[in-house]
Amino acid sequence: MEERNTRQKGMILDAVRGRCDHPTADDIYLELRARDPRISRGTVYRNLKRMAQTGEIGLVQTSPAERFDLRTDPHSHLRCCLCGRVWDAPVPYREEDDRMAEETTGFSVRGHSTVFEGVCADCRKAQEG
Amino acid sequence: MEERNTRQKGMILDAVRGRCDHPTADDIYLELRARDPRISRGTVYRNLKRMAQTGEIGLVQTSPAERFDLRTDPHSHLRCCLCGRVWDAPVPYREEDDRMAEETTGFSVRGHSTVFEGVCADCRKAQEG
DNA sequence: ATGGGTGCAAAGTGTTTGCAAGTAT
DNA sequence: ATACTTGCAAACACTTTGCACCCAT
Repeated sequence: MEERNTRQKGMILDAVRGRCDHPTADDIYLELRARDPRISRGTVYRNLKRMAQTGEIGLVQTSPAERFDLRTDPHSHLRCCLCGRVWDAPVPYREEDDRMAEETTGFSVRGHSTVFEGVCADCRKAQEG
Repeated sequence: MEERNTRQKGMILDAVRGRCDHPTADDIYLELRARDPRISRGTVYRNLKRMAQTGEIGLVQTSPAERFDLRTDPHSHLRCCLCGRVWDAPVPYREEDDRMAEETTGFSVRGHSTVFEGVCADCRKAQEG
């Protein structure tokens, strides 16, 4: 009936809040397993999913694996096609677009996600010079 | 050395161009299999991926399965969280945001994808009334 | 003590791939 | 004839889930 505070939940939330590189669930799992070899992948996935649903942490829909975010306010992201890393994008999030999207569609819009795709500085350097 | 025109490629491209509901790879596979029981899933996935890479068709990054698009110009999408269906969004695509995203990041940005999330008219009706 | 949470392993999804046979050029 | 493409099935990557035991309340 009530949500319980387990050691694992605390570790998982701390891990997400401790990094600003938009880690995948497996990134978090591997980090925690190094400290506590008993923690299970299922627990990490389960809790990250719930925390994202309740809004305790942010979620970035990326491929091939989704990523988690210490930030919980809506904002855009930048993803490198080559290395797959994700950063925050210095582009404003426009709430008015959500209203525009509702206008002629009959949708009830709860928000949008914008991901810029390109090649990051490191990968450009590595590519040629 | 050269790309060959096979019967399968033609069927796949026609199938994508014949529907405006942003089908998944499996949607296309099932449609084609009904007409030609020998076509293989691998062939459909392989060709859709290549056609999206070359720009012959569009790609919509959605979860859990990516979707394909007869339109090849950049534009936003609207996705229903409940039924998963995808539509075009009546919201302009802003190319100037791509330049803004490059400004302080060192990225070479090739474009962005925006997906609005919400509940479609049908699902809202089904939900309560 | 109760019932939500965990660990484990198996199952699920969506997608990719190795390879022998087929076919467009 | 050549080598790109297909069909098939196995492999993959990411994620979810069933279940017995555990532990926060």
